[in-house]
Amino acid sequence: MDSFLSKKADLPCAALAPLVPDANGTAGGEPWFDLIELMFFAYRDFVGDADQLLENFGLGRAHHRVLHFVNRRPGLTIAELLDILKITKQSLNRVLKELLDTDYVVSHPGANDRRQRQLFPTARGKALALDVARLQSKRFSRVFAQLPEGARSDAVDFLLAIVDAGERDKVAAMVASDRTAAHAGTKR
Amino acid sequence: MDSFLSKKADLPCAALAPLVPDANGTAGGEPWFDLIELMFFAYRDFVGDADQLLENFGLGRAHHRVLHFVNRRPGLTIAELLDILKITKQSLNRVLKELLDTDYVVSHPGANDRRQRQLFPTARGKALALDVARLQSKRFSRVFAQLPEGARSDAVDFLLAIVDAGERDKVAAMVASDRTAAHAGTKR
DNA sequence: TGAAATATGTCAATATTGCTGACATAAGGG
DNA sequence: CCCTTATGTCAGCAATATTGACATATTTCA
Repeated sequence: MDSFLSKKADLPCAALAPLVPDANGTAGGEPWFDLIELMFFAYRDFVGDADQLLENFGLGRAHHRVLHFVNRRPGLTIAELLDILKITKQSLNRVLKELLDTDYVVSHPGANDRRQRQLFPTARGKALALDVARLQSKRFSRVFAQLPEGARSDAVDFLLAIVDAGERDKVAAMVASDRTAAHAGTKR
Repeated sequence: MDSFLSKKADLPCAALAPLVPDANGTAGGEPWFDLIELMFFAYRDFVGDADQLLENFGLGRAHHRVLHFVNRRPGLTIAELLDILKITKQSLNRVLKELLDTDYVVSHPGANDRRQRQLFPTARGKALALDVARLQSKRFSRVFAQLPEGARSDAVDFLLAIVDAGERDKVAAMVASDRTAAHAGTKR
């Protein structure tokens, strides 16, 4: 990491400016177009899996995100979900209502605080969430089958490092804890 | 890579089933929730940079994508852009028209085939595209400053491997070729 | 206990980005 | 000259997001 940064300090003149962006990102270095574009292409095809499967059920990407996190963290409250998705409660409410109406998710008054709603996947919801997750995992299986040994762990480190510093701990905790298997929160 | 796959072949009984999804993704293994969720969180924060900067200019994410690729590949035709973005020409046309009207992009009849339109960034367009790219590169600078030596190259490999197999060669070629500096296609 | 704060639900209006279908124009090619 | 291709455009619609305002139930605190 030292040599990574020292590349630029050693350079004698501006004409031989570093080929990487400065630490502050604003100066002479060429931006990293390759990574910027690969984020676009990789995400496009990654979410394409889910989109394609979900359209058979009349559900969109927004429904899937809600269902996914409810399935992963059974008992999640509305406020927690809003904090994860970073959308407004009005936006959430529209898709959540549809998931409740179509019996993919159920809500119960909070155990401690009855103002809260705790969300749980139904058996149907769990099945669908798992189907999509498996389809997406299939893509990752293909990915790591063609990459060297430590690639999976490196990928986790890379993606986590991209996340905003203020969110990183929260995200790391969520991603690490495997609540799905633990409390099988299927209700109704 | 051999040992990566052989982990599962060696297992004696179903109770000790592999902790990774099967190659076909449909069987007993737990899906890779961590990677699935990290893709969401990383992309959310990554594009957040661009969104925030662009809203000062009254431009949205769709405008940015068009401007970005026009800046990266000056002389791009409409058909090529549609193939990259995977949207309909009607969707493209709305945002492209706005970029033309507001002088971020210009179009000229194709050099060889005058039915085509070749798109070029204006000086203004180049400046904005570069501003956004530098902001996004700044995030990657922070990322690789906290990761070990080969992380940048590994990340490129990882993201490229996620892309649909049928698209991968095309994407790899685009990402590799650095046309931006080469033909400085600023017009008007 | 009663007032304030909190968690959620809901209504209305609007913006952005995508879609389908239909049709028009201009230019290349046999 | 006809057929195809590349693009432009109009109309309508759908999904997902936003802001602002207001209602309701419940908890907390003075």
